[in-house]
Amino acid sequence: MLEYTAEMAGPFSSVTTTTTKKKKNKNKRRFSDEQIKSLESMFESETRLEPRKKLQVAKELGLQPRQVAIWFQNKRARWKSKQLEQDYSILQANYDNLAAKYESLKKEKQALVIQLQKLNDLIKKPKEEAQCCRQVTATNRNDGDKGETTVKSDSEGQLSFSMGRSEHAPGVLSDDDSAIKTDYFRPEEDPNLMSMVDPGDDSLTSPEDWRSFDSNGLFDQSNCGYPWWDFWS
DNA sequence: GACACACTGACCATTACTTCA
DNA sequence: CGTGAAGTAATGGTCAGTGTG
Repeated sequence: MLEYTAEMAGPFSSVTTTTTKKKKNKNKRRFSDEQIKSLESMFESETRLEPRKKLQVAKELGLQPRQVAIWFQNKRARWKSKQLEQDYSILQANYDNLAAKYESLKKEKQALVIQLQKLNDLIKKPKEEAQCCRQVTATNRNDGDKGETTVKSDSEGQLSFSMGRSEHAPGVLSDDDSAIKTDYFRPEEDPNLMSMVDPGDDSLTSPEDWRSFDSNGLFDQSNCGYPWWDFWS
């Protein structure tokens, strides 16, 4: 590296030569390590120099005050872009974190929907059995009406449900009864129930889950001034 | 006090040059 | 040795703040 001497840092007329309309600084030299070190340490304490201090620094380092001012200008610009890069990587990390969380919740939701569907299928079974075995169940019409839901296992190990309901006539499951039952457990036809598993709905997870998610204040609206979701719009 | 003008300093985008792989 | 990329000193344009007539 070329050493930058005090002579090199002389007046601008000696550093630049006006050949064309646009000035070309033919003898541009980098500042010495010593000068850079000194300027860096000053920049750490204050990113802006007062005019008086600038003159003093220029004198100490053998530079033109204009050169010191320009160095601070460029330094501020470099510092700003570096800061921007850092902010970007923080945002990127937070986004990746959020995306992973979203994927995991999506899977969890899918599993729950499948589970719900299976339960729904199980609920439908007793209805079919009730239709083909009406006569048999008629003999037991007074059994099991305790206002409770019971689960029974048949000889083949299949589960079957029955719901005792005190507000209805006791006894066998009528067509109406079973219709009511399946209505209770038919999420695809129940907007309220379906809203719980709607892909666009986050209500499946507790708000605490989201609150506990540490975004390092990324989406703190008091900082941004606009909702975080606008970030992607 | 209101206005126009000149001066100054800061910021920004860009250029010109140096250094290095 | 030539070359492209990265780093950086410097330039030029613009704008805001301030002083002055």
